[in-house]
Amino acid sequence: MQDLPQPRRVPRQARSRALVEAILEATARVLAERGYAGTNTNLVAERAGVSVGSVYQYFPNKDSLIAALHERHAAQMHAAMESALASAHPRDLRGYLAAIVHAWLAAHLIEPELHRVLEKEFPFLDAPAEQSPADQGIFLRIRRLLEEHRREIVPDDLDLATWVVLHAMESLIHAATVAPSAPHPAQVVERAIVAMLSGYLCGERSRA
Amino acid sequence: MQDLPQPRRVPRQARSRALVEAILEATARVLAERGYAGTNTNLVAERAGVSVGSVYQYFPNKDSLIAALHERHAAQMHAAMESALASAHPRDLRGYLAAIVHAWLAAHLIEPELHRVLEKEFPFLDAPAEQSPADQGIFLRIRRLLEEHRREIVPDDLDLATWVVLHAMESLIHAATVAPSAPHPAQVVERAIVAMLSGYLCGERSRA
Amino acid sequence: MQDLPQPRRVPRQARSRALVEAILEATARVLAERGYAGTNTNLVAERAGVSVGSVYQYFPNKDSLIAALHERHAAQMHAAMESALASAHPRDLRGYLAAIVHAWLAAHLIEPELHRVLEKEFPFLDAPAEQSPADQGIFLRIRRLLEEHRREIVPDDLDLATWVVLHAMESLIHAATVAPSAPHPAQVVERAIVAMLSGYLCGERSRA
Amino acid sequence: MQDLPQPRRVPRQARSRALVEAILEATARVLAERGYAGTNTNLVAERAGVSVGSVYQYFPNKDSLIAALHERHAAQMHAAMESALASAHPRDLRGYLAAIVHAWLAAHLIEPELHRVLEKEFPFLDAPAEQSPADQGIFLRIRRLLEEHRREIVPDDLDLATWVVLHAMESLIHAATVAPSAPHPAQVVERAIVAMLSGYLCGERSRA
DNA sequence: AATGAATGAGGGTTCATTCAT
DNA sequence: GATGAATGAACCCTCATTCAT
Repeated sequence: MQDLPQPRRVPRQARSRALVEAILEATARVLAERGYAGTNTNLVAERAGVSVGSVYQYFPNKDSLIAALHERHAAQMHAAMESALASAHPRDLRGYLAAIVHAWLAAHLIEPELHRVLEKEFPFLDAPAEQSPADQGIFLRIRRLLEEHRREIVPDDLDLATWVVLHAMESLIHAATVAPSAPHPAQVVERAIVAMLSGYLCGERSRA
Repeated sequence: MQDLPQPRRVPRQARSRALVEAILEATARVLAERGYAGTNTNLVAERAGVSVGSVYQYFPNKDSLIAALHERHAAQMHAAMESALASAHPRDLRGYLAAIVHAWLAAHLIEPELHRVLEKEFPFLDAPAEQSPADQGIFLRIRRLLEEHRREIVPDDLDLATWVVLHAMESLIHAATVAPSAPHPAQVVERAIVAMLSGYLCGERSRA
Repeated sequence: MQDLPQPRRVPRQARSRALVEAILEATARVLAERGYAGTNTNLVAERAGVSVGSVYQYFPNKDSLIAALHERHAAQMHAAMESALASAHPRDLRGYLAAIVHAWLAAHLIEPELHRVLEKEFPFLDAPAEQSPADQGIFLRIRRLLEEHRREIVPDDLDLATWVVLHAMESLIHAATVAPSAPHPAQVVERAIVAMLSGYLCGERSRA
Repeated sequence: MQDLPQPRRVPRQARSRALVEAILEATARVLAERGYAGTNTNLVAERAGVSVGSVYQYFPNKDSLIAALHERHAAQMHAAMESALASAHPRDLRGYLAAIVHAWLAAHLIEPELHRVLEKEFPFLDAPAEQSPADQGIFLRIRRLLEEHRREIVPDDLDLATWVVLHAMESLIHAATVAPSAPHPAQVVERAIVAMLSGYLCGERSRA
């Protein structure tokens, strides 16, 4: 349970990578369908079309599957953010925030069940989310964004501001995305989140 | 796992209520110490100084224990909010929000482990948080607060605004409260949250 | 694996004791039939007419079953020795040794397979055989016997002599008893063992 | 498990022999360190710097590894005995016995853990110890020794006497050698064993 | 109502063995 | 021959739940 997010052996061959991918995919499906408690390694293996032994060849235990999934998700969000920031050319910080929120919301709308479960079931693992490389990358990228727009920003403590922005964004996106408690259309939520963030950062009038 | 969060029988006698209280208290302790996966009914019963049979007298299954705990927590937060709102007499909405955030942060600082677990481990149960009476009460109370200050508020859709405010508040309070990822002192976080919320609602300048 | 020979709970009720007895009996049978590797807790439970859970109610793990069996065996041997010494009234030490050897050989002839397995499979457990109360009792009883006959005995170091006598006796009895390698009838072996022991203890020329 | 202690193919090439040797050496180390239950073919292969497949090239299954180790040990003991008998030129049988006991004790003191495990974990395999060529060789050599000294010996049945001598010797040497239950220094034990054996074989009064 | 011994399905994990490369 | 990834049967143990007392 300690520090198991590392695969037992780094897969180098294409085959290994495909295997790992299949296993993670299966884990995601099972997790989304049945939740943490309902997920078991034998089922994952079966769904992945692989033997249990193979699962344990690459993942030291059940929890590491979820940790890997979480990391993969974070990496995807990181990539989505980078790509959104690269392709958008807005005038101000608000535009950048809007691009990120839009990209992330879109990403979460694809497999909401999985994201819900990922978000919620992950905390079993002792690895704090912030520890993960991709999570750190996301944090640092947003912090850089704020730095680059420091003149537009009211709060002094950029670490605090990044932390606040990140948590607010994530929690609202998740809440907006998770099935039963998502009473508002994505577009509306998107605008509200951006309004909130820029209201906090820039202290200007927003309009949701 | 489906829809059994209701106690089998509503305890009327004082003894029963004490029993239920002891069981919930034990559940909270065990949950805080060992997480969902490490929590089991036999241990809860033992810690409560009660037999397993008695646990099943009042709770149909393991998950209902956590559901009840969650409900209790929500009720406590509801009460804390009401009391904060009643004793505070601020000039504007921002002051009310500050009172709520302060009260909730204080409440969460008492038993952060339990709250973390409650927050994170709860989603197993399919009952969406909004379903719970106390959660609904909280939602409605905040909505009423916004209504009472409609003139100060920029967003039109009060349902949406309530939803946004509630989720942002909760997620930041939890993040600020959970041990490893809580890098900022409560006081600072408190101010930041209030700045964010009033920035969103009132669109005026805030200072974190 | 540390110090698990203690039952989880001391059985007080008659029913518990019967259960424990049934489990040990089943363990003995399975162990004798299939050896350590072939013995598994589910099979033991089934043979005992009990659920696996019940096995684990009284024994913390598989190895503790074997440890308990070993202890039981040692206790039986202790009792057999005491009874043999009590009912025999020989003139000399040799006669006492003969009584012990006779009693033990007889006991081992009843369930040779079990004894073989007990003898051989036990060392997995880290508890050295000498640690066990019954084993200690046996050692001390023989040592007392030697003390009482010190005048007949050549070796000076009674601890050493006891140790030698005990190991020689046990190993020859086991060898004589285990099926395939037991080429000599018990009676003959019995006489040989006694000859050997008294040759060692009483033989004029030996110098230990 | 039945009768597969024979290597699949007798290694003729030097390379093969080195491989087999490396595998056996690794088996010995692993067995000594972790006991039978903790020994597994994959680990043995790794320790031997060889692939599992290669292990199975020369050994049909796990147990055959231990059987081979046992045989190797027996062969070493046989050789040690021959060499001890060859280099010693005592006056009487007692001297020869002393030479053997001394040589064996010395050999066992080198790697006591391995010998303990070899002795104790071997019985899984159904091959009775007597079946093994080296064991037979040892038996026959001792028998011949007794024959050569028949005039000094009291017992009539030389087969029985050999059997008794061998078992008594072995068990005491092992007991003296195994760590926790070895309370007496080797030298003292050596003398005691010799005293016992010559007391049995040569003692006037004994009658087997 | 309370007890807690008993149940037994289920799950995580290991490891002897195989076989395609 | 050698490799080692893949297999999957098997096993130890847990724990939610029941029910006789």
